[in-house]
Amino acid sequence: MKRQVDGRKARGEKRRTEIIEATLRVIERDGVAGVTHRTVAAEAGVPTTSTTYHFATLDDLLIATLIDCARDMATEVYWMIDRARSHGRGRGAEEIAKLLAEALGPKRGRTMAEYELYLLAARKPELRPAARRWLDVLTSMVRHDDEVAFRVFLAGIDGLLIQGLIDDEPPGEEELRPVVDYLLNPR
Amino acid sequence: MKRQVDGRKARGEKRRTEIIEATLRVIERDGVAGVTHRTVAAEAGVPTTSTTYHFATLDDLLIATLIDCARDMATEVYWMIDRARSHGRGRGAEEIAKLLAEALGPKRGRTMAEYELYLLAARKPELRPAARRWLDVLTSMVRHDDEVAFRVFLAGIDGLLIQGLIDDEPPGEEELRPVVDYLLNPR
DNA sequence: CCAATAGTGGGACGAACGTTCAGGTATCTT
DNA sequence: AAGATACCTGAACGTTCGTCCCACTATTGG
Repeated sequence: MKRQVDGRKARGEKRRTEIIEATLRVIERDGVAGVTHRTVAAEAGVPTTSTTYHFATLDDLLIATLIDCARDMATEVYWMIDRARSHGRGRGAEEIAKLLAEALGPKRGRTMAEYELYLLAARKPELRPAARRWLDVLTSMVRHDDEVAFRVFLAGIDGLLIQGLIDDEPPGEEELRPVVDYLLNPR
Repeated sequence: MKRQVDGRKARGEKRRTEIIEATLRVIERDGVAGVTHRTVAAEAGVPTTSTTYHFATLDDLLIATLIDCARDMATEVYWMIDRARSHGRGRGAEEIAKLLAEALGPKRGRTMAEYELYLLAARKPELRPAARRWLDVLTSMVRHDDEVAFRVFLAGIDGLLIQGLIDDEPPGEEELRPVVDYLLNPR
């Protein structure tokens, strides 16, 4: 990928990111199954061949989207944990419960998209490094004596999100809070 | 579905279950994305039109597969918990860690299939009752004073499985044991 | 025994798919 | 200015998809 000296994006870069963002929107709306060169191109408002030019195959497009998505996820979870730590014990659970309720409510499509990409990475080895990166970022920021507890915490968050996705009406903040509280400070 | 008085399966029942089992095998091998009338029919060794006869649409086929799969999952997790309880504290974690290692090792394809169907249920409301049923079975067998702890336990199991699916070499029993132990008996 | 019905199977249709190709346009290098 | 390179796009190829149609066979109910 060629870049200009002044740091501005190279010519094709802009449209490339447009296509990636359009892909994520398609996945949020119709799932990974709905991703085709044509649907993505239509969503991005570009001709069909433009997606095949920038991404030789559909897998390349999904890999790029996963990488883009994983970066956002990592920073989001990072700040979630940071906020939860800066607050007191009870307040921390409150913060996290609020974010989970958002992920299952207004941002439900996005949450589904993330887990679909995650599961796609389980099946396609070439996607795994990108999927694993955000987990690595998180585990790298934990003190070593907390390692087991932190792994349980992350696993619990994943489980709560996935289970919440199949509820007809997603669990609210108040319903999530005691569970998150237990997850942070088990008795 | 018509049945004979003596309880034996009706005529078309046998081929119907064959198709469902073939569908699950296809999902284990190629994912939900690989499920088409033709691939399922080929896997089952029946003509293509046979799948469209017994299942009007592909969604119907996936629903039937999910229901079939959910029943197996529920009984499996039920016995897992039962065994973990009958053993002592430490031995219980050992039992569960062993089952998780199996689910991520030899039965990895099956585990992926289950979570793909689970995520499909998140997107298609008509699949949700089937996906929720096995969760309901499990939550119904827990004492009420344990409710929060049990929800955290189930969420933790889900999270551990999903995170284990994107590892190049799945975590072994000994690696899982301390985490499961913490999940069962947090400190 | 004989209609009625459920199950079976081959073939084909239109639609959507991934991908290719040739030709066009903008930008960069020298 | 001019050649090289990157970028863009309309049209089309062959394939696979879901689904439909019709003829055929086995089973069932009366």
